[in-house]
Amino acid sequence: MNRYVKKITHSHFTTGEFAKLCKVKKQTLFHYDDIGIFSPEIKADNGYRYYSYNQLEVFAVISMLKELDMPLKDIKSYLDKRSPQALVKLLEEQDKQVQKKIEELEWLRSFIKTKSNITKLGMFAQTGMIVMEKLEKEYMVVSAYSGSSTDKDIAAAVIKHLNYCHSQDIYSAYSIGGMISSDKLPESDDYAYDCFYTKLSRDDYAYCLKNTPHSNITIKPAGQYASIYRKGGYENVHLDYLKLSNYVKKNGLTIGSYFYEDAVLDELSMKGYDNYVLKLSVGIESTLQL
Amino acid sequence: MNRYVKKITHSHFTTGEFAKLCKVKKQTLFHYDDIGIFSPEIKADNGYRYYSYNQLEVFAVISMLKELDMPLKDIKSYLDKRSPQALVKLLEEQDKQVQKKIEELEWLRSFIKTKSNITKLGMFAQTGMIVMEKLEKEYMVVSAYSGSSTDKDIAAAVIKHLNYCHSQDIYSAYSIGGMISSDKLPESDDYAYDCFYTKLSRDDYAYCLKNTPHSNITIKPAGQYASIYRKGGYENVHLDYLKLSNYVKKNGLTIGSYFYEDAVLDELSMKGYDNYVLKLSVGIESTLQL
DNA sequence: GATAAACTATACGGTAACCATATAGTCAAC
DNA sequence: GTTGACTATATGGTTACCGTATAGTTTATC
Repeated sequence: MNRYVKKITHSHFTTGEFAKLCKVKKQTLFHYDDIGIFSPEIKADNGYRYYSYNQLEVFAVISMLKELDMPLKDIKSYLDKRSPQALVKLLEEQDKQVQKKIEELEWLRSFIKTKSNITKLGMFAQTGMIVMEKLEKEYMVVSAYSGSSTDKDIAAAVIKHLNYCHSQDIYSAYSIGGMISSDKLPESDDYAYDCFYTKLSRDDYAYCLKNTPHSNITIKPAGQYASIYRKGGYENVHLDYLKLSNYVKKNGLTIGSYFYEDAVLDELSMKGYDNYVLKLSVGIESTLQL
Repeated sequence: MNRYVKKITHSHFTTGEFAKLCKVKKQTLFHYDDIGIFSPEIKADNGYRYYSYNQLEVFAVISMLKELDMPLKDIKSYLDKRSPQALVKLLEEQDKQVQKKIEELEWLRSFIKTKSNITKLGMFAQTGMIVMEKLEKEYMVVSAYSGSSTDKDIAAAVIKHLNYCHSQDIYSAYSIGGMISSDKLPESDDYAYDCFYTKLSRDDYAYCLKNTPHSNITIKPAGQYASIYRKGGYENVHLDYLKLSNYVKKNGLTIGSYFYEDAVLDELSMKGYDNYVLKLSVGIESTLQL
């Protein structure tokens, strides 16, 4: 027996060696042996496990399938009735899965990028002062609003809007925003939005064009905007609307059709509504532009 | 209290509603509340949980981070000390992770494709008969072999070769193959390889050029080949080598420098060495080619 | 205003795929 | 023949939940 074992160690791997090659713990191999998914080619009389190099590939494929979230049970059931036909079928299914996963991750990257940009905007913004800026045009999904200014009505409308977005498979990195017609300037905290919107990234927009009714997609026009960033959430927001409006008047400019209200720092980077940073913007129609 | 609750239900989601929106089970929300990672905005006197729409985004990001294999502990520790700076840092880290993951998945797709093609080859191959075929050139990593024909020596060499491949970060979809110089035709099962090789896909090859010493990469030349597929593993392989050699002679063709031996159906689709399907090939130098 | 259907809560046990640790046997080398 | 590096099994713990049981609450209906 001793001689037999000596032979094996030169052509086979012990559990520790095999584990090192596969970059996993010995425990994993014990476990796989226990549940019968992957056992050593040879089990010596003393209980020692010996794996052959042919098994490396099998282990690699188990790892791969595991990586793709296939449960060990399913992997086992494939291996138990393996065949070229079954393998090709399995690979084709997995290929589809991988392709889908890549697409999801690519979407995720664009989400992360957008979110990061918004957050940086809020981080470096000077709050409490008006800035003039040239903004690109933006696409957004909108829901009209005709409710009151009570939290209850607003919440219900926001929920409805978000429900709509979800139903259209829209999960934007932008938080929900509100629009107010510029000819009914809020005189108190008791003001009502005309609609709620969700801004879309380029990718989101391209995706939306296929599914979402065009009537629900609006363009926030490119051009010159007067904006103000404010710390402190939604308390006394109307004062900043006034500030914006007065500034535009004082400088003899024509005000655009809508105020836009966006949260740039919200629950994700700040705890509690009172710490949110909002951005209010309004378009300026200068004589130089159409 | 009754009235208070009535108000809430119009501006907030119950656990069940919120779970449905997030496409998870109620249990998950209970769990998150228990471990303190994500709690409802309001907890009523009767113990009922009420979530606000602002929390939807937070939950979405928790899901996203979870998707990227971040443990709930770490997610909690971010949320506990959240800040715009921390968020941007987190997003940048995750972006790198996602990018890496996409690359890995793209590699996986090419692996799957190659493996699938090899398997189909073995599935549809006519075994036991010689076929003439025109083959593309192929790149491979090779290790010279000077050992005996004993299983022990072969296994040791194969292990060494695979170790080398791993050290170079090469994980090819091709199984290991063996080359035998055509001027020492195997007369019995007791034949010795001249070297072992691992074929590389285009992507693998591109990757290898950066790291692997050129001396270890060889080209299997394009051209005309005589091949034979055989069922039944490695028993009496030499008979098929003879068959190939005789065929070439009989047809007055000049034999190429090497025989190539590949497993096209192995442990992954067949259980046990005896069921493997091997492919033996040898180049034919016709007068038409250089 | 009573009752049933549909919800909510907590609690406890179970699952997958391991990991850590303890204890004991085995092997290889000096 | 003893030391150090391995091997084995066994047991309990971990994470992120899921299932089910039991009990209380709300809502719709008669």
